Amino acid sequence: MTPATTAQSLLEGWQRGNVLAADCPSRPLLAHVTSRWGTLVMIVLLTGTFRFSDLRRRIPGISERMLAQTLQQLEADGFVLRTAFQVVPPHVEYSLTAPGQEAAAHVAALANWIEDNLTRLKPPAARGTDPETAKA
Amino acid sequence: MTPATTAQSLLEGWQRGNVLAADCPSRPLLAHVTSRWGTLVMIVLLTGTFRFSDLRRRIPGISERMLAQTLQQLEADGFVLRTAFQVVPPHVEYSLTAPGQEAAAHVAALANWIEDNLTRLKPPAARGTDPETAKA
DNA sequence: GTGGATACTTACAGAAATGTAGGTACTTCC
DNA sequence: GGAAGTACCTACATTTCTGTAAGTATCCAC
Repeated sequence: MTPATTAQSLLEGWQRGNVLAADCPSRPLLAHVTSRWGTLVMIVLLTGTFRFSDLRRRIPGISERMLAQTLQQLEADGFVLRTAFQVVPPHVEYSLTAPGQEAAAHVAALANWIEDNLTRLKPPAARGTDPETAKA
Repeated sequence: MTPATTAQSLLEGWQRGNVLAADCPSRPLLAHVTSRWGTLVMIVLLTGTFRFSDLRRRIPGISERMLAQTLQQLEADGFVLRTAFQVVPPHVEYSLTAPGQEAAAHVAALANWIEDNLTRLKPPAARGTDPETAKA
């Protein structure tokens, strides 16, 4: 499937529900998966099942608040499966659902591609000179 | 390549530059491509070359300000090629660079997958009941 | 000469995302 | 008994994102 074909099927099925439409139901799902932390959570969960604090440790910089919120969104969307054991130091496990794994694979593929192609993109001189970052 | 393999190569090459690291240079690139408007711009550009106001019309809801900003980021990142003709009503064309097409293909694949799998994800009852949206 | 089109930019304001700090209830370890 | 670990939630503050409205310079059609 060429890039053009992919775009074609995306744009031709206009009535099916299109990302380009502002009120398309796929928008929030896409937003959650591509959000700052959503992406990283999906990528980590692709490698296995983890407890809350495991995830926190594996994703440097994430706060508990954001991790909890992100997991809840992804769970509500059907990407993530939350399994709580009724024991008393709480024990909860997070993993990907079947569709979650497929979605995460796409996310990881994109992230992977960017890492592998960093040098083809922003020339070395420009890298690290992010105007947004520079202002701050 | 299985999902696990993808994640593996992502997590094993820790030193190469990893998305999980907060200061990884790939982070801003990923952020631009997965941003609210970045995603849509990439998807539309996958279908051809367009002028500024063409893009504006094809992406419902985007403001001129956001389109300009998004295009500038994607251009600086090396995803988008901007061609300005020195004529006077200004004429500028936007298209994807070679790497931009590859990246856009990944983005479109993800968006496509979500649209195709909407029913497998959020159950119909839950769809349209986005807690975030509901509050507003 | 008035209105519309082109491709933007800038200032300002409001909305949304994110971080910080604290609290909960219970357990095990020293 | 005090500290640490588990999996969170809540209020508040800050940062970042996004939208609105206006302005720029030039051209063409009416």
